[in-house]
Formats: sequence, structure tokens, C-alpha cells
Amino acid sequence: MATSDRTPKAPRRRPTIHDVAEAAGVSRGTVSRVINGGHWVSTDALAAVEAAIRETGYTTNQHARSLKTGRANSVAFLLTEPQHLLFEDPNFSILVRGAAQQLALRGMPLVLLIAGTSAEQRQVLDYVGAGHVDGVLLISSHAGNPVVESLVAQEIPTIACGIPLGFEGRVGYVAADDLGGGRQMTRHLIDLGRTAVATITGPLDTPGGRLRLEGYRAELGDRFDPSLVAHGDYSRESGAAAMRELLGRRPDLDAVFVASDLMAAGALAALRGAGRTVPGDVALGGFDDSGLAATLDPPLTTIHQPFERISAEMVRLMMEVIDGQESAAVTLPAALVVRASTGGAAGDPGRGEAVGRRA
Amino acid sequence: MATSDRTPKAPRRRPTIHDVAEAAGVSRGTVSRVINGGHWVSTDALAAVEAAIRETGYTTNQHARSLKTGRANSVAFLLTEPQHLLFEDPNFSILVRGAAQQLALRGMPLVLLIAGTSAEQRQVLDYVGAGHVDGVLLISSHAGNPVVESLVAQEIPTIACGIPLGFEGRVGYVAADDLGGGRQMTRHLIDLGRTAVATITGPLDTPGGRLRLEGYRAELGDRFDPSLVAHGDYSRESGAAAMRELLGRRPDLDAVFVASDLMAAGALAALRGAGRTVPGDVALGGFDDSGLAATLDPPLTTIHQPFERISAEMVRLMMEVIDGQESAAVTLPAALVVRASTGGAAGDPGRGEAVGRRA
DNA sequence: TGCAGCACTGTGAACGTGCACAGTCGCACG
DNA sequence: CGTGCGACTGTGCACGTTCACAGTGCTGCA
Repeated sequence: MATSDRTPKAPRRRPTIHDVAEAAGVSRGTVSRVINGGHWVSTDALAAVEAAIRETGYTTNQHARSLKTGRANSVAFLLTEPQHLLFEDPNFSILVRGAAQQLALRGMPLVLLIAGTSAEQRQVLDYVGAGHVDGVLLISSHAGNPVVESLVAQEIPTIACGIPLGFEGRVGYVAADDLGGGRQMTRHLIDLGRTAVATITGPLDTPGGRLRLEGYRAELGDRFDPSLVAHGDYSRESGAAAMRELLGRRPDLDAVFVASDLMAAGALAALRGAGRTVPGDVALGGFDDSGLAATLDPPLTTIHQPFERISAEMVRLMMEVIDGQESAAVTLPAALVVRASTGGAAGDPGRGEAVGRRA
Repeated sequence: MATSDRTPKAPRRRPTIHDVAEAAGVSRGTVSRVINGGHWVSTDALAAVEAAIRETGYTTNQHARSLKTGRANSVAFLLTEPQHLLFEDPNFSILVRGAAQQLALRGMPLVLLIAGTSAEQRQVLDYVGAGHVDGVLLISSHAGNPVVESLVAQEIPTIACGIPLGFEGRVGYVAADDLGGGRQMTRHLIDLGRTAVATITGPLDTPGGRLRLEGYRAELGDRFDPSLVAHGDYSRESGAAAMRELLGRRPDLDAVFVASDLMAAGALAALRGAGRTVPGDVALGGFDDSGLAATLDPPLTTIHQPFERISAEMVRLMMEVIDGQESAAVTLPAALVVRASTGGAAGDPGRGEAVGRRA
């Protein structure tokens, strides 16, 4: 492809710190000092070394450095869920982007590792265990995730997004206040005057599935009724199916708190299919405040998760753990965002417009 | 968080190949041989070493290995486009997933690097230049991408997805046959009896923007008319805007070849907004065969890109380049998929159903 | 018996870096 | 003038691995 105008089998070894030292007329130690901050180096030597570095095109060999320091100088973002799910989630993009930016501030690249199948999981664990990254940012997932188990066993610095069920106290995490969010939404629906407030939960082995339901339950207190609870798996279709199930069981329901926006979209379609109006007949609340929520018709009342703050906190905690501190847990507030899908009291026609926020 | 029941400042050094050798009663060399294939090792020694590895919980130190071998044993998938664009593209997920699977077959993890901002690009180039990965799989993008320039200058094994404009011959690539696809779609629209076949292109500094237009132009020959060409940027909105522009300029148009499904979705909405029926008044063709195409109403005739094959070929070429071979270029065929959006001859009402494939 | 060849094993030298340590030099202080 | 100190510099070792090489027995054949 390129004309070989140089000696055929000369591998052209890349320049080492040695070559730079020679070119600058100093010793390796001085070059090393220049590279790592430049303290205790005379201005002459500094200039000479910097010139030599430019001249030789020297790049520090990360492998040698890592071997010596034991630091990889990069952090992984690990996906253990089936990938298609996460890539479709716009919140996930925000999370990755935010984490990448925060790490960039500290001069570290983000390494995204995908481990959907168990074979991939083994490989990724080897990769991480080999010290290729200093820590793992983890999208928390179903309880009893074997990957989390291994990370804990290998004592890899790990920070989860969402409470890592079964590993509380052993893995640091940053989570939105799922329980509080569930309470807020339920309270909101009750305050509208709705009397039969149902819920569609996420999988109960996920923190979002469990805690949002717990908030709903806590807020209803004595009025809690199991016949108003159905379960989904966060997919749009499961939201529609759960909604049909609820309508069959409790045709009198007049409000639904759905544990994710995507499921709420499915539930909305199912309600339409059953001839119910939203918010007229049924008030509908979601969770996530994903991009989807505002584009639905009517726009969806939902709980906002502060993903930008979550990613920033995850990186901050990660740095602390890498520096040897105990891992901590941070819970960030989730905020109710009222839109038209709960736009009126029970029996109101609901004009499909956004209304102000209510306590 | 955990009770510190062990000696406070004992760093508990992780086991090395030395420790394993000692535990197994053999030498480092034998352990090394066991790890790397196990050839020329007696069954006794093999068993002893394997037991010792399990017992000590030994993991090979990649940094030390890489320092010696010069191989990182991982490959990067590099995004230089604004991230939000790619994450929304379902084809991108297929591409990443396919590449990860193919690499997993070879025992390598996929490292996804995100470099949207120029600061991130510098960091990523340092990371790659430091030898942290053996090669880079690149989503080709706009011509004159500085990242590609640097990769070429540093002689990093690189395989692009799509023709890397301006680097043909210097960077290996795998691409779908954009030109041929453009021709096929244009031919299809002509064969329907349409007489004013317009096109909405992608950005002309991308291979998809340039070559699909070229195919359109080549197929029309003398009948090519610049007033039937409008440009978009692959976004849905730009497709709608370009469609409105075309309708304003050429209200007589009766077919449009749009260079991406997402833009076609925008164009479809614009056509509806202008009171045109599809395919009755205007036959509409897209490009990509993304998940979106089949869910539109009417389902979209489009050109299928074989992304699974593309990712597999990219990995195959990458391995060749890493092994020292010259980088090659592969172009894979793109296939016309006929659906209802071109479901009839000019003037036909078009019943919104899929029809058989036509040559 | 000697010797080649095979199957296996141990040893030493790198790979490129950071760090502890020792050494040099100039200068101020007593 | 000797001493101590601070600023700067060079040197040797270690990090954990792979690889080339040099062994060591053992077997079969002349």
C-alpha cells in the first residue's frame, strides 16, 4: 500500500525514555521527572527534555508504566444487561456521556465493556481482573448478578448506578431516590382525587422495580390493594400487557403509576385500545423523564432522574475508592414533572396541555 | 464498610507467576507454558500448575505480558461522531454487538471509546498511541477527520466502516455498496413508471452522502436534473425540511430516494403535511433497512445494509492487519427491500401493503 | 557402549518505566 | 574554612511476564 522506502525488516522500535534521555543529554531519571510533573528539574534540562520528546516523537509506554505503578489510568463502564435494551434507552446515552466527560476532566478515557452473554462476562472479568482498568462503573441490574459477585470477590473498585440488590454495603452506588419518587407520583395521583390508583412495576429483582413499588405502597398505606398491582419488565410491550391485565381485573381504575416511561407508552396504547381517555378517564404517570415522555400524546407526567448528576457522582466516588477510601453510597433526589397525562382531577375531560407542578 | 479483620497495612500482593510456580513445585517457564497453550508440558506438571493456579487465584498481569509481547490483546471501537447521533441509530447497536461477538471468538474484549469533543479526541489518541489497544475499528465519518489523520500517522492498525473519504488506500475499510444501492433504488423507482424521481442526500462529505447520490445520478443519466436534488444531514428534521424544499421547487415530483431511513421518516411526515399520499402520489425509498423502516406507515422500501457481515469483515481485516498484512478493502452488496411505500405504479392508490420484490 | 533425538524443564535476559537512594554542586552560615 | 542544606541529577533495582537457550533424563539404534 505504501512504498517501502526504508529498510525492509527494520521494525522501527518506538522511542523509549532512554532515547529521549540520550537526545537531551540527561539521564532517564530526569526525563521521568519531566514527564511526571517536572518538579526538581532545572529550566535548562526541562527545555532540553521537552525538545527531545518532540524530536523523537516519544510516547510513554503505558504498559511499562502500569506494570510499575499498578494503575491502568482508565475506568470501565460495564454493561451486563442485554445490550439492545440499554442502547435504546436515551438515558443511558446521557449516563455514558456524562461519565466520559467527568473522566476526561481527570485525564482518563472511558472504556465501555459489553458483556451480554456469559462467555463475554467471563472475558470481561478476566480483562478487568488483569488490571486493565482501575475500576468499574456498573449499570446495576437484576439481583444476584454473577458479575457483581466476581467484582466484589476480586475487590475491584466498583460503583453501581442504582442500588445493587444483594450487595448493599459491599459495593458503592449512586441512585436516584426511587422510593421517594414512587411516593411523590402516588401522592400526586391521589391529590388529583383519583380513588383507584393502580401501578405497573418493573421486575421485582431490580431496585427500580422493587423500590418504586415500595414507595407506592407506603404512600397508599391502608388503601393498598394487591389487585391494583401488575408487573412488567420495562419493555413497551410488557407495559401494554400489564395495562390490559389491570383493566380486566379492575375496570374501575382511574389512575396508574407506571415504573418506566417506556412501559407507560405501552400502557397508554392499551388504554386507548380499551377506549379510555388520558387523563380524562385514567391519569397516567411514568418514571425516568426520558426523551420519550414529552413526545407522547398527551405528554407524560413522570419522575425526573438527574442522570447528569448521577454520572458525575459515580465518577467522584470511583476516584475516592481508587484512592483507597471506603466506598460510599449516594442517593439523589428525584423530582416530579407534571405534564398533561395527569392534567386534571378525576372526571375532568383533560385538555392535553401541561399543567403546573403540584405538591 | 467492611470490618478490617486483617493486618492493617498488608497490601496483600496479588499472586504472580512466581507464586504459582512455587506452589506447583515447578519453574516460571513451565507455568508460562501451561498458560500459553500447555504444549511441551508433562501431564503431571500440567495438573500441578492448574491446581496451583486455582489455589492461588492467579490472574495473568496483562501489563507485564503486554510490555513483553507488545500486544494489548484488545481492539477499540472508536466513535468520533457526536455521540447522540450514533446511539440513536439501531444499526450502530448491531454493528457494535457484531464486532464484540466476533472479537469474543478470538478472546478479545471490545473497548468502546467515545471521542466527541476535540479534547476527548486528544485523550483517546494518546490512549490508543500508548498501545492500550492493538487496533481501531472506526465508524467512518466526515472527510478530513483529524482523528483518522493521527491514526494513519501513528500507523495504528485501523479498519473503517464505510469508505474513509480522503484516506482511500491508506486505511482499510468495509463498506456496503452505496453506489450500487443508490442505483438499485433509483432503477426501482423508474421501473415503477415514475417520471420525476427526486433525491434527498446525506452530507456530501460522507461516503453515504456522496456515493448514494452518485448512484442515483448514474442511473438517471441524461434525465438527471439538479432541481430534483436536496440535501440533509441524516437527521429526521433535515429530511422533512429537504422534502418541503423539493415540494416547493418541484411540485410535480412523484418519487423520492432518501439516503437514510430516518430522513425518509421526516420526508414522509412532510409529504403527509403537504397532502400527498404515499405511495399513491409519491413513491418513497429509504436506505439502511433500519428497524424504523418496517414500522413506518406505510412500511418503507429501502436498501438493506448487511451490518452483521460488515462487523464480521471488519474484525477479520483487523486481525490480518495486526498480523502484519497490508490492509485491504471490502465492499459488500446492498440489497433492495421492497415494501409498501413504493407499492405501485404512478397514479396507483397504493394499498399500504408490502408487495413482492421487483428487479 | 556411545550417541543422537525427543520430551520436558529451568534459567537468565530482556521489555520500559518509576522510585529510592546516593551523589554532585553551589551557597550561606558560623 | 569546614559544615550543612537545598536544588538538581544519575544509577540500580524491581515490577511480572515471555522467550531463547541450555540443560536433563530417557529411549532407541548402530
